[in-house]
Amino acid sequence: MHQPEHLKSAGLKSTLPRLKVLDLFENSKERHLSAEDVYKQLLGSGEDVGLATVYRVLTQFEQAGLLVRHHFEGGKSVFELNQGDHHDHIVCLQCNHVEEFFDTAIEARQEKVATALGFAIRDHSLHIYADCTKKKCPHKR
Amino acid sequence: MHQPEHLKSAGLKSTLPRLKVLDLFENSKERHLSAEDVYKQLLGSGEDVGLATVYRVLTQFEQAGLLVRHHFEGGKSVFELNQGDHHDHIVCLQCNHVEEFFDTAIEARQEKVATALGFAIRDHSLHIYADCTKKKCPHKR
DNA sequence: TGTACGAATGATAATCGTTCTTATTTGCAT
DNA sequence: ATGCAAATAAGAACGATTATCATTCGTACA
Repeated sequence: MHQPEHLKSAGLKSTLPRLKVLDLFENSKERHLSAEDVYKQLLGSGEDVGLATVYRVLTQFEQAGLLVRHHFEGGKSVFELNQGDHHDHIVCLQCNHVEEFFDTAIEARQEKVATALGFAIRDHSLHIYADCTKKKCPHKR
Repeated sequence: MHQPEHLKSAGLKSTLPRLKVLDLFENSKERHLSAEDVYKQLLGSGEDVGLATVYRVLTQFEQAGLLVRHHFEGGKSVFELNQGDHHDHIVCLQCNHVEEFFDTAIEARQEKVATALGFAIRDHSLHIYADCTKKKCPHKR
């Protein structure tokens, strides 16, 4: 575990709240967490952080490139660890579990389309909302 | 112009506010409008509608299938006329203009990916955020 | 063509996610 | 240790959206 270095190199002091939040993302079961999720989990672990701090830290981590922010439907931001690999998301409509995928063909076509229309892609998001087809949705809510 | 029939068949009384909103979408320059956009334009045209009514009507129209709602970055919902044709969006980072596109290959790959992962697509959204590469961004803000 | 009744409206309060403010505390270089 | 800038917690403030509720409007029917 070398979190303090992560923070250092991002120009951020290694404070308790920041270490806790980073630790949560690295050790939590769910990769994708909202500010509220983070806040509640920290409170549940007996940590005494403020909600405002959670929002501040998440935004700083996003800017530092440690986290990636996603805007799924439902109006709240969701964050995940930035591990360098871009990917898109399938959101299970039954349990809200988020599955990741990456498709070279889709990425390539996006570039092609954008170029053809006279745009240079800066960012993009592909969200698929779907029903799990397995008998019992395996992802517990 | 057969708007009242549209409303009728959707089980909605043809009231003044609803007719005005529908008319706006059918005759406005911009296809993509937020609730605030609609509200301001109606006020500007001398109409006396309440913001709450605008939100209510937009949601009803969405449920009736007359409008489609999009969640672009920025936290506010944007609506457009539902003309049956699904398409994705490129949002110009300079002027916020929204360009539409449709790519069969992308659509097909999405189906393939989802099926492979055990999901049945219910809905999806692909948003590309990009810089306009033309000398002068042609879309006035 | 008037009327009654339920649906729709507008004003405003309430809610939700998020950001701002400010007084206090903390990390860390000296 | 100690001082100071940076970070924090609490709560106010904010923007988008939804809920409440008394009043008004559409429309089926007499």
